[in-house]
Amino acid sequence: MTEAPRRRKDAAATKDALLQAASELFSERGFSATTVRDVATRAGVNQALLFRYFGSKSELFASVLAHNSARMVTEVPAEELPRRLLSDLLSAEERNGEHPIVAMLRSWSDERAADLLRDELGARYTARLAELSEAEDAELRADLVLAWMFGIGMVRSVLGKSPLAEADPEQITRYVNRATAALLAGTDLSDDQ
Amino acid sequence: MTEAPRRRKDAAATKDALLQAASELFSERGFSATTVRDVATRAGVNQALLFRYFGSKSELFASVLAHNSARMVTEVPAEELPRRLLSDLLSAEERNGEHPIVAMLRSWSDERAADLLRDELGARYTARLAELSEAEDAELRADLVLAWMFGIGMVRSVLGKSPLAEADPEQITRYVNRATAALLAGTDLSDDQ
DNA sequence: TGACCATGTAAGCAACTGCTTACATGAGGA
DNA sequence: TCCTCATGTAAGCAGTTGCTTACATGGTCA
Repeated sequence: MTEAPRRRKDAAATKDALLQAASELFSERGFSATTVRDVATRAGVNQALLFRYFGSKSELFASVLAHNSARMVTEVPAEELPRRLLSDLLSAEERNGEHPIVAMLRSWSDERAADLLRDELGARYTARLAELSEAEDAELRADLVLAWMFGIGMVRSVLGKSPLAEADPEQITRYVNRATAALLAGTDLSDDQ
Repeated sequence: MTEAPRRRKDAAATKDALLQAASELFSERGFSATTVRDVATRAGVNQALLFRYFGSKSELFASVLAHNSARMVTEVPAEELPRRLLSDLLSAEERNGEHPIVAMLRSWSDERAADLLRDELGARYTARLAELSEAEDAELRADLVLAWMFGIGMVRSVLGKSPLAEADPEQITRYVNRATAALLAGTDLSDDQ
């Protein structure tokens, strides 16, 4: 929001400012509701520079996604990931909703954004979550966990639906952790009901 | 897609055609990516009629939502609802993705659509699901179930992410039903870990 | 110092959007 | 039969969008 007074001509600082502004706005409004004019204005920069440095709105979105989620996935150990994902989602509103996951949640509807999301999720999150299970279908179980996280983020942070939106994060965490632990460690259910 | 040849002047038939076309398009593309021109064209009708009969794009969306999900929620008994929701979501692609739930999934990002969704979900789905639990926080648990359904639909049908997108519906259903049954029937976890 | 070129800017284009308006037409009652 | 008004249409308005272009500016290095 508050833009530091940058040096008058500094490409790197300008790029950073654009990236930061884009990260905030994509989280707040999603991909399609964020305009390049909004991003440039918040960055305190002429919008033509956005195209000079990033080429297009889609490429800007990809840059934001890569930049933000790379940081998270590499710095959090696999066994911490579900808990961390959830706690990030549950506390998103305290940070004005600015978070790569929330940016994702608000951006499915655009097809270009969805393509980027699919790759980003597969490469980073599912792969990491699947490490937690030794089952044959570990990746499917990981996807189910991921889907639940996203659904919760969606209903709580994007929709703001009660009572989930107002519920105690601790309580939600207890319910979800119990279920996901069972799912990831659970026995194979292929043949029983 | 295929528009029946309607009588030349028939307001009711025209309204129905618009509603049907809108239902399909909102499911395929979501609220904001669907244009009133698209809807009118698919219905084989002049777009000015859309405004005559529905007032605005948002009101058209609300009509579609109400029309479709009212049917589903009333015709399915509560104890069947989770299973039915899930099986509908999992088979969505076989019906060209046309389903009120899928329309919802693709439409969060727009704020006007999200407002309608929140009300629709609260009034119909959560209320119904909460009947299944006798716990004090039945509605929270219902929201968590709902969130999972939506997350799964999102990752599978909207994103199309592997392996969840290709997974056997039966298998998914087994995993999810086990977990949701435990969640809804489960003991109160307020004070333990 | 002076000139080059990375950096920044103003203006606008072309396409698209939701929605409105002014007008045509034809079914049904008198 | 003919007139009326519900029903349908063509055209366009005003605003927004992503992106481009032609030009200004000033930091840097010889």
